[in-house]
Amino acid sequence: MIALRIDPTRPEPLFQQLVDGVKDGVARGRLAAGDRLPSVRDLAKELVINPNTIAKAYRVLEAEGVTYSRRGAGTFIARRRVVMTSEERERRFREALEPLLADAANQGMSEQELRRTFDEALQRFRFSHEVIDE
Amino acid sequence: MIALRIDPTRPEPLFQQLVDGVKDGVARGRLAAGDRLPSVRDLAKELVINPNTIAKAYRVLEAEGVTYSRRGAGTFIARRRVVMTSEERERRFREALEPLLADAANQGMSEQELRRTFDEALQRFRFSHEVIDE
Amino acid sequence: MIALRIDPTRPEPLFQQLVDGVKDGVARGRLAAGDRLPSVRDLAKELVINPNTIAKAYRVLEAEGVTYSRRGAGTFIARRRVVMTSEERERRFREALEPLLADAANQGMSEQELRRTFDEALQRFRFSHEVIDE
Amino acid sequence: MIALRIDPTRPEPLFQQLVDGVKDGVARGRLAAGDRLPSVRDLAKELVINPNTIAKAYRVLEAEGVTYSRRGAGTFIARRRVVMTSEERERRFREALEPLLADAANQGMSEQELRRTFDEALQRFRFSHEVIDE
DNA sequence: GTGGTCTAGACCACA
DNA sequence: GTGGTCTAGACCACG
Repeated sequence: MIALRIDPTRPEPLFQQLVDGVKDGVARGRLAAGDRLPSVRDLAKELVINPNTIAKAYRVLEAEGVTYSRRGAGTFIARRRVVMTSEERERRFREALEPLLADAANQGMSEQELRRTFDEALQRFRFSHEVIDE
Repeated sequence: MIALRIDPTRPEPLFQQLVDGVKDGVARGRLAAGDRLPSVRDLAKELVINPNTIAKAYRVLEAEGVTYSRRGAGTFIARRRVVMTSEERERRFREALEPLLADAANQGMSEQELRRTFDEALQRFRFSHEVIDE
Repeated sequence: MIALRIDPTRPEPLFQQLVDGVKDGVARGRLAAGDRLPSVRDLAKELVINPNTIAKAYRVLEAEGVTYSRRGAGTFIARRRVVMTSEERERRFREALEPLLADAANQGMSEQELRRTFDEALQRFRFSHEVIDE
Repeated sequence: MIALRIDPTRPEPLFQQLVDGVKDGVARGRLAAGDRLPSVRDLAKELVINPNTIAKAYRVLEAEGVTYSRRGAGTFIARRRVVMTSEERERRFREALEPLLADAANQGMSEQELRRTFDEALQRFRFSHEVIDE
């Protein structure tokens, strides 16, 4: 079971932090296809937040295809499905990345500093090595 | 003069789009220290939005040190000043980057694909090469 | 709960008086990390000013890292975080201090008088004694 | 003759920077009673700013008793006149100082750091050593 | 009910 | 004419 954490002092909405946490768990290999997420009620009790917030996070995850739910059984991690073309996902990544780079540049970060930070972050995720066809 | 654009159909608030646009212009070298931004009223007229929205964007930019503004004179691009510690700015960059990487990994992007996209994006910005002296 | 007061006859903008009041409360220890500020609407009603003015003060406080706010929850005092270099914060303090000293000197204050007043004021605030770890 | 400098990138209004500059000159001993300030026109030309801005600064200085002007002759530094009681000037200094200390404390400055910066700044001004009676 | 965004419009300070 | 402050009020996102 994955330890989902939330930090109420961060600007991101709580439900978003949960969504990101699950995606992060999948991307780092801590969560695999078929793994069951805690029930809405249990997680709400554990994190001491409103169950509606958990429910919303699970709804978003399911809408994005990260999880699927079976009535009465719970919410599970879905098998990774590649739905975007490589152009599309590169474009999305680049568009999300650019404001970050602009900020970094304006705060005086050097190219070297950025590359190093990027490389370090990269090492902690699990990327596909070949085309996924399933 | 830079062409600031907004897209009211995007989820980002209008003022945020303006903030990002200016930061991007600075980070890419299209805007340099001392350059004058359009007046609040002119830009409001041009973009057909409320002047307060422009004013808010300019206020945020000033608070972040990207611009400075003077009553009676206008709003100008500030000289780049380093105010954050390198640890702080690296932390911020890393924390903003991680969800992007998680998403990318979940979409099946390979490490190589990510590196290439990152490198390409990097080339379009201007980073500091040495200590910035004011 | 802290008693935030404003004086519309003073030259400082209302939102600035609120910002200063909260910072003062934190620096004196009357407000601690996690404490909740009054809601925008409640405080607006109490002080009989426009809610937007309160919202602006809260926004400034958040931008400076003094508070954090979450929709649906409220505005809270943040844990103190060091983001500026010591050079930067010393420079800011010195630049703000100098005009005060010039005025004091021109009013005929003695060095002794200034030192005593400074020392007395200093005692009422809470300063960091060691590295702040988050 | 004193070198009055202005920095348009600073948030303080230009006329205020001029006022502060003259007060600073007096407090540091670079300007003495009877010294003549540049004419409005000359200074405006030298600093490349609007003569009205200079005129306003001189008006404020005269209103505060720092300078006096003689028709056709120019503006001169006045002899220092103590008009406030020691309680009054201490109160003013303290009230102006407190927000600075609050900010410093919130940015994690230590008491030692503050004292040192204060002491350093103090050394550059000329304070009265005895009661001024003239 | 909480804060956030945006519009509309008045008035002030600065250059 | 420039930006800054404040009011008034609508609508949205979050919990």
